[in-house]
Amino acid sequence: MTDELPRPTEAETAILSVLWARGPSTVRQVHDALADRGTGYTTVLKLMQIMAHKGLLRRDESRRSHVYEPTIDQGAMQHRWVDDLLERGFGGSTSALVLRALSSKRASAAELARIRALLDALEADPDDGGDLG
Amino acid sequence: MTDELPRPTEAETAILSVLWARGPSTVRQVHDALADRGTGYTTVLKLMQIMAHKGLLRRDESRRSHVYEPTIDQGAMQHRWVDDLLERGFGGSTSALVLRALSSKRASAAELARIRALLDALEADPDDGGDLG
DNA sequence: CCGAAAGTACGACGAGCATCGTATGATGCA
DNA sequence: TGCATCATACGATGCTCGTCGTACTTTCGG
Repeated sequence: MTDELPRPTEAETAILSVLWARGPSTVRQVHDALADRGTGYTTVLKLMQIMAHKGLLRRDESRRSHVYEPTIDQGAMQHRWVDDLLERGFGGSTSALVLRALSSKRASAAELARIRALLDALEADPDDGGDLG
Repeated sequence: MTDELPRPTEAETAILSVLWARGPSTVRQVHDALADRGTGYTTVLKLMQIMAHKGLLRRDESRRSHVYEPTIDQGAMQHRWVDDLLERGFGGSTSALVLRALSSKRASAAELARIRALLDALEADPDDGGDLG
């Protein structure tokens, strides 16, 4: 069922990011967090209503100000995004994407270390999907 | 001005993929290559005209059947896509994206080796962007 | 030279996105 | 009680995307 979620649009992604960072929040809270974006309150409201309708958000109406939360966690969504980009732009080649990402922006030494560690884990135990937090 | 290229939409990306794979092509050739997609000929034509207008494609009108080619190579576009996804969905963290990509789909041993090699190159010479084919 | 075939140009359309204005309902305080 | 405040609901708008129909132009075989 989570599989049938539509891909969030750009504005929807911004809202999801706020909710992932803050946890369940009201429209007001999300709107405030998006202040730099300059979107009006009712715009955020409508977007979040639509997102709830699409199944991207779940809402708790027990309070006067409804509280929204994502129906999908950030990791799962990142998984979808990567699969999508892999499919659309890299012909399904994971290594091409990874190589491009590594050569795209300079990753910090700490980041490179983390990647190397995962590489080690993958080679040591090929069945391990490499669970992330 | 190549810097101001808009991001290609999904249908536009499909067309770009054909052109990257085939080299400069006519609308007819692209349409045929996209047969599985079922889009009409004039649809592909219009899309490619729009893409040329946007600056995504360049066209040679010296022949009756105009010949189109991308103004940006696949690697540069992949760079953009990765940067974009990095920004939108991963808070700019390259390692998060790479880790997600590696744990998303299982990469082959050969792919892992290529990634490790690039990692080595990056650590040996941090200023090297890691040029890809 | 003429008609069929194949090409380009272009307008229109339906759907979705992001946006907002406005109507309406609930809360709480002077 | 009544008014300001803050919430939701919802219609309308302007834009882009993907789609196609149709009109016009060029080419080529007979």
